Formats: sequence, structure tokens, C-alpha cells
Amino acid sequence: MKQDTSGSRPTPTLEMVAALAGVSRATVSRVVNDVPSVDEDIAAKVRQAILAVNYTPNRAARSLASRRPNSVTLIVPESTSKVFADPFFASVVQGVALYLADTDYTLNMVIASEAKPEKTRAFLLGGNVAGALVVSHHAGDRSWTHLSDYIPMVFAGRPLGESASYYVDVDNEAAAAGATRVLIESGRTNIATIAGPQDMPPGIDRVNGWRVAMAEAGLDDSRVEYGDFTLASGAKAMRRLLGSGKPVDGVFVANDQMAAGAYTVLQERGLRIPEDVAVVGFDDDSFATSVNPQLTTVHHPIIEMGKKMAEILVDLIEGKDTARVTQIPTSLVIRESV
Amino acid sequence: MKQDTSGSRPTPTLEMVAALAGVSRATVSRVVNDVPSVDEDIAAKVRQAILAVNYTPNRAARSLASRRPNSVTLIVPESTSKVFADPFFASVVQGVALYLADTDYTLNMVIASEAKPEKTRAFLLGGNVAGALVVSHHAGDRSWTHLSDYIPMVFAGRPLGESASYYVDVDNEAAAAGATRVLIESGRTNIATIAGPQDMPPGIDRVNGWRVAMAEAGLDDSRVEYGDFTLASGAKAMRRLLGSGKPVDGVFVANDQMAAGAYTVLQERGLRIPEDVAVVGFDDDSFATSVNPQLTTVHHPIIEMGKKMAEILVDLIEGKDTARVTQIPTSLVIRESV
DNA sequence: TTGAAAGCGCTAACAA
DNA sequence: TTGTTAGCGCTTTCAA
Repeated sequence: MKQDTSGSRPTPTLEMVAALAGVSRATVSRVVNDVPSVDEDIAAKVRQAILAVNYTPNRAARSLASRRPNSVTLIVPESTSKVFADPFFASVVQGVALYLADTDYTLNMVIASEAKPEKTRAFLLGGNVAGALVVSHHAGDRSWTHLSDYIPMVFAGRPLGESASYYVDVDNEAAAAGATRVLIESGRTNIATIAGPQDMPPGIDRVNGWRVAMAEAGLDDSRVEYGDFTLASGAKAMRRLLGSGKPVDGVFVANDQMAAGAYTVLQERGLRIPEDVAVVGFDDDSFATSVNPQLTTVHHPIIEMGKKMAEILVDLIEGKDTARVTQIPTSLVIRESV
Repeated sequence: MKQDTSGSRPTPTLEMVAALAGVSRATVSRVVNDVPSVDEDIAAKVRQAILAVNYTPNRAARSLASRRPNSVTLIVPESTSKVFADPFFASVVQGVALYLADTDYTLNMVIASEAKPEKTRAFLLGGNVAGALVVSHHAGDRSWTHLSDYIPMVFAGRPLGESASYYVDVDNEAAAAGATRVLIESGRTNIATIAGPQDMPPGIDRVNGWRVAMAEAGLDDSRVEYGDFTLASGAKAMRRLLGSGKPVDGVFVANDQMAAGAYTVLQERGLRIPEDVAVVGFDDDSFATSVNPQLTTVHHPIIEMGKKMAEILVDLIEGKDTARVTQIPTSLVIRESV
């Protein structure tokens, strides 16, 4: 870093702008905060002065004087952050950051250590933060729910069980049903599913969606094998499906990673996709396109989720009332696997 | 959020603690800031009062009064954030956050839009931030380097070309050479490499490491095919290697994802790993263990990188002098592919 | 519509 | 070793 030699002026303050524009600090403050009652000529002069001295408001002073924090916190439970490659996390953060960029709120992040939650609690409740977002990999994790009583909080994903908190999610069940219908409409009749863990909402909702579509078509909805959302578990589940002796000509897989696992098994047995068995995935992550033939899947708009979470949080902070649950629409991406 | 009904007291202030402990605010401030010159009995009394009223310092006030910002910013170039599944990013953030958790600095994040960089610039230079970290996927991206003249900055990864900035990285070349030696020591003699893009430092350095090891063993170092670090590109490169007619009994692949791609080709040709061809990867990410047989690879300590970056940044902020380049050690993870 | 003045909660000389 | 005092840079009544 360069030394702060000689005459390098201090960071410009409101005061300096006021002096240059020939008005009071209060007026400058009003201009900066877009208070309508300012004479347009004066406002223009002030804005010019702001540009001239290259003024940026001091956030700490602003927050102190206005008695309201200007940052929101993203809480990442330590367990989540341990999941090494977590595209979900990165994309939610991206969406959140993109939304907040257009507001006056700054985004800060904490890793919430399960060991000493008081630290995080104190930080959040100490009046330093306007609200918080929780991105937990296990969408069932609600250890922070109780803080909703004190500051605005928004969660990613439907909670397991009842909850009075705000959250945004996709309609996993409806999307899964839609994906299954693609299989059905392609003429497949022996359709199985590789489901996710039944202790997290996406795992539960996605099989249910499959069941709904199967039932409405009058097809057998008993062919389900479970995985844990990893590639390896998808391969194992596919092996079990194939080993059962019953025919399979279509599979709805609860996420793309497991679908990629299923691909390996299908292909090592010489089964063609989609001719012999059609596959539909869920998430539309990097696995969907890195696989051959490319996977038809449900697009999970993670960045949008992040944006929506931030939007709802800001609304909450500003006292607007909003719905507790927000579902963002998914879409089906038709590629080559059906 | 619960209503702020009736007698709910305001956030406790220094003043309240002082009153309760029967001392001046200055003394409380000293205790909070661990100033040594405080009488231990008084300090104890103060600490008790702090607990009693559940006091948390107001960060804005602190920052304002001390005239120094208490947050550091993580800059994520928009192009990086577009990389959907970026485990690298998530892990660096994790390391950074873990380190900062034990300091008084708060971590905030901005997505730096390439469209309007002035916004980010203004934020960073407005005196609101003590320092910044840059995590760019393309380690060559140095569009923020010039800010180093004004605030402390630390980058992830060796820059392309010269640079006067601070950065932390692994010694890609040495690590690649080490990985290649494992292949050599296992008795392989026809060793190829699948290299990464030659416009980013890791791509360059890793082939060079391979060359070093090959040369020192007196082996032919001409068998190189290039990929772009994706799984698909690794598969293609492997296909080219196999199609060349020359024998291959070992491959050093510049990252695990491409190694996974190479696996698929090897296995579809009926070649056994490691019996027919041994493979060593680089990164030790989730691909390394999701593949069968599990991949022997170089462990890239990303979280450690994040921690180190934060550590160096804090040192810089506090005026300690530190080395411009910091290399963190890698290790070889021996699994089943050699 | 504008300005004067009183703080926001804290730190940091300076004095005692 | 402790307290007094004067701000940090801004917002926000209140009066004009």
C-alpha cells in the first residue's frame, strides 16, 4: 500500500460538500437521502459539489445517527460450509449480493459455529444488523428460527415441520410431477424414481411429485430407490433398480448428480439413453450438461431464490408485510435424455 | 417479527454498563478493549456489569469514534460468480470467514459488476472498509490491483505476469512435479499429461511441473493434451491421447474434474486403472472420491488459502509487514489410481 | 424550504 | 489508574 504522504486530503465529509455548495449540512444530507422537499436548483448545486469533492457517505456515521443498521447478515451454519463443493450456497449468495447491490444495505457473512452459537447470537442481536438470511444445506436446519422474534430473518427452503418463519423455495412437488409427466408423455410406462433422503424437504417433496404424476396416469408408483444426492448413491440406486428384474424404461432422478451416477450404470450395461431408458433430473446444475447425452431436467433458479430472499428481507426490515412463504417458479429444460 | 411491546428495554449501551458498575464510560471502554492499565478488581466489576445487562458494543459507534473501519470486503468479480458450481469460491470464503471470526473484523461481500466498477471503487475507497480480498476464478484477473495503492488488498492465486500485489497460492509447479514422480516411481515410463488452459497460472504451472519431473527422470515430455478444466474436456483429451497410437501407462491430469473425464474414456475402452494406466489428479475435490477407483491426487488446501489471505490482510491493515507472496504447502493423497 | 443544534454510542487525548 | 471532555460524520427534530 502506498504511503499517505504529504498533502493527501482526508476523506471528504458532508461538511466539505456543504461548504463548497454554500448550504448547511442538513441540506446536503437531504439531497443525499433524496428528501423531496429540496429546491431543485439547490439540489443540483449540491450534487455538483458532491461530484467535485468525490464524496462518499460514511456508513458508520450514517448508521449511528439514524439509529438503524445498514447491513444484513448471511448466516452459514458451519455444517453447511463443510460441504466442500456446494454450488447451491455460492449461487444463493450471488443472488443475495446482486439484489442488495441496488439497496443501501451491505451484505456480511458469518459462519455460525455450532460450538459457540452465542457469539453469532450476540452479533445478530447486538443491534449491528438489520436482518439475517439463513442458507443451510440441510433445509431442515432451523436452529436459528427463534431469532425471528428479534430481527427479520428469511430462510432458504421449506422447513421440516411447522415453522413461523419466512422462507423462499421452489415448489419441489409440482416441479417433480411436471418432470415425471415428460417421461409419461414420451410413452414410457415402467417409470421408476431415484429419490433423495427422506429427512429433508426436497427429498420428500420430489418423490411425492413423482407419485402424484404416476397416480394420475394410472401407473405403478412403487418403484422407488433412495440415494443421498451424491453421484455414487445415484449409481447404486440405479443398480438396484436394474437388478430387481422388473423392466425400467424411464427414471425420474431427484437431482442431477444422482442422475449422472445413474448414467454410468446404464451405460456400463450397454443401455442407451433415451432409447432404452429415458432419464429426467432435477436442479439443472453443471452435471446436467457435462453428461452425455445431455440431461433433461428441472431448472432450479437458485440465483433467483437468493434475490427473492434478499428482497423479502428488505421488505421485512422496512416494515412492509409480505407472505411467509414464497415459491419461485421452475421450468423444464428439455435436452436429450428423454 | 415480534412487536416491540411495552417495557422492552433499548439495546444496552456503554453508559448503562458504566452506571451499573459505578465507573466512567472511559473505564468500561478500556475493559472492553483490553487496555492493560485497568485495575483488576474494577475490571472484574465491569465485566460483571457487561454480562448483567448483556452488553454488545455498537460497531458503528466504535468505528466512527476510532476513525477506522471494522470490516473487510471480499470482492467477487461478476464473471467469477457466474461460474455456477464453484467449490473454489465457497471454500475460500469459508476460510476467510473462519479466520475473521476471531478478529474484530466483519466480512462483507460485493459482487463487482464489470459494467459499473465505479460503484465498487467508491465503496472501497469511501473509507468504509479496512481492506479487501479478491477471489477471482481466473487467477489472471487483476482489474482491482490498482486499488492496492489505497487500501490493503490480498489476492487469491498467482497473477499472470508481474504484479506488485500481495497474493497467496500453492506452489503448483512443485506439487505437479511431486505428483508426476509418484507415477514415475511406480515404474511407468509412458507418461502423458492432460494440462489446463495455458492462459491461467495453474494451467501453466502444472504442466511445467510435469515437465520438470519427466526431464529429471530422462523421460519423454512431449505427450501433452490440453483441456479447460471441465470433465468433458478431460474425456476428450484422454481420447486424443489414446488415439495417437503411442502407448500410455500413466497420466498426470491437471485437475480432478478432468481426471474424472479421463476415467470415463479409459473405462469405456476396457482399460484398467491403475493396472493398465495409472492416473494422478490435482485438487482433491469431490471428484477425487466420487470416482472408482478413488483418485490419487494433490490436496489443494483451499480453506487454508482463505485463512491465510485473511491473516495477511489483517496484518497489512495493522501495519505489520508481510511477504508479498505466500505459498501454502500441498500434500499428496495416495488413493487407488496408481 | 432551509438552517441551527442536539445528539447517536463510542474512543482518545488530556488532566487529575 | 481513572475521569472529564471533546469530538467521529451524520441524521433529525425544531424553528425560522
